[in-house]
Amino acid sequence: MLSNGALRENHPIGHRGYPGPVGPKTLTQKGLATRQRIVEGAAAEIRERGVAETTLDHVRARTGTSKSQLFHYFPDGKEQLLLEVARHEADRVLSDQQPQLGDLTSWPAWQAWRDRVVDRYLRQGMDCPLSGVIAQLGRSTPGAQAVVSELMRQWQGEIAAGIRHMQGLGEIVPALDADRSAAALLAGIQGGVMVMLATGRIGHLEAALDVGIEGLRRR
Amino acid sequence: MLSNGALRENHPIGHRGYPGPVGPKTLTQKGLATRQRIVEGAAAEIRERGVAETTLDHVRARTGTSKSQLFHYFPDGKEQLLLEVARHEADRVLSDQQPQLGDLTSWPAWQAWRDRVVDRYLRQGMDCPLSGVIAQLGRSTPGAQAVVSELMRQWQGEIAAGIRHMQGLGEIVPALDADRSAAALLAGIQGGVMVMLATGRIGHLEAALDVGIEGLRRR
DNA sequence: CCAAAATTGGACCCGCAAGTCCAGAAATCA
DNA sequence: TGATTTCTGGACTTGCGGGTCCAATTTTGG
Repeated sequence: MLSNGALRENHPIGHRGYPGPVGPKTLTQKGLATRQRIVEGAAAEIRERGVAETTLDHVRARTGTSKSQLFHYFPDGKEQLLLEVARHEADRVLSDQQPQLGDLTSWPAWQAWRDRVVDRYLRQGMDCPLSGVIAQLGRSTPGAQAVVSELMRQWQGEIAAGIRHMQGLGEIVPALDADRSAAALLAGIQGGVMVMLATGRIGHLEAALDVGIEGLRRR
Repeated sequence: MLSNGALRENHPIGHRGYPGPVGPKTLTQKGLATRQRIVEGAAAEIRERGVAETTLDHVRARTGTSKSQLFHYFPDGKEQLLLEVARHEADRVLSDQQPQLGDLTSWPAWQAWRDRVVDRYLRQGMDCPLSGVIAQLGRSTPGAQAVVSELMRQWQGEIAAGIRHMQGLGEIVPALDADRSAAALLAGIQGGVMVMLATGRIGHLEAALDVGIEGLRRR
């Protein structure tokens, strides 16, 4: 996903076309690696101890860097770093569901995806780095909002594509509104995860997925 | 809900049987009022400017109190106050849905409840004091977890009761698992709210409610 | 190999917000 | 009323964490 062969290209650093102020104009090989290390280290640190408890000093210690490097690569400071971490984690959310999410072409495939999602969040346990980070820098921040909106858009799009495919196979009635059903299912997943984070129980996530998929199946 | 007639009873202050360290053993009339004022002021302040940006000094200013009073009523400091605010907000979540939530006895009633929920969160806008507070003091905190668990339990219970009532009327097939369906619907609502908080769009909440209720209705 | 630019280290600053303290005012109760 | 407890005000301390600075060092490109 990363590893863009040619180095020292004069490209702004924010990947995937996100705009925004992002520091030095060019980066050497070493600089790029350091920057990457900082983002991943920060993400890991946040996953372990939570956003609120993670300080720049923790990140510095874990990544073996210094304050000046942090601000060299992220001139806007903590906020910018957190935003970068949010993007990093948002990428993970979707890629962790592949290839199942991109292949909703039969009922067993849907089940496999459902299991994958449940497993992912079971494994992740009681911490959601993304939601934590987003909450921290405020939902109203345009950057944070953009990251979440884009994630939701893609996620919902993949589910809707799966629904349409099943409609093509005649397994789901054509009258059903794929986008609306996908939105509802996605909401169920989000809520299931949220309840799990807050209470430690995964039952709601399973219920949301199972009931949601059953709802599609019925015709 | 409050206003417990007899004053100066030797009861611990935490209402509704929540345990935990809660400060002075007894409170006079005035003290009780001040304490109440602090919690409500803190809740309001948090609703307006967010948890992360709310300091004890803001609370102090808004409630016309002093630092010493804050620590007099909440010896464990900010954490204790936040927990109290969380309880306060959790109460509001359910009471704001009444009487509709407690009267899911016909399809129009379900629709009225659905509208009430959508309206409540539209009105509330892009801030969720409860989720903010919970995120702040960490989901793992036993106190926070207890508050959310209890809220979810009650909420789901009311929905499930509504489903059972409709089953009694023959409007929903008896085979349907009321608790599981209620869990799924609740998850959808939670996720819909979450998406709204993050993206500003209410479509997911509406979709979750509508699709969820339609799923009950079909038989 | 040299100049320029990128990278690194870490000491330092500063403001803020949580929490402490104690003395004085007000309420309670005998 | 007077003794006792609760309540209130606000000045003070303290630690922490984000952010700045600059000089040293490495890397890059010619």
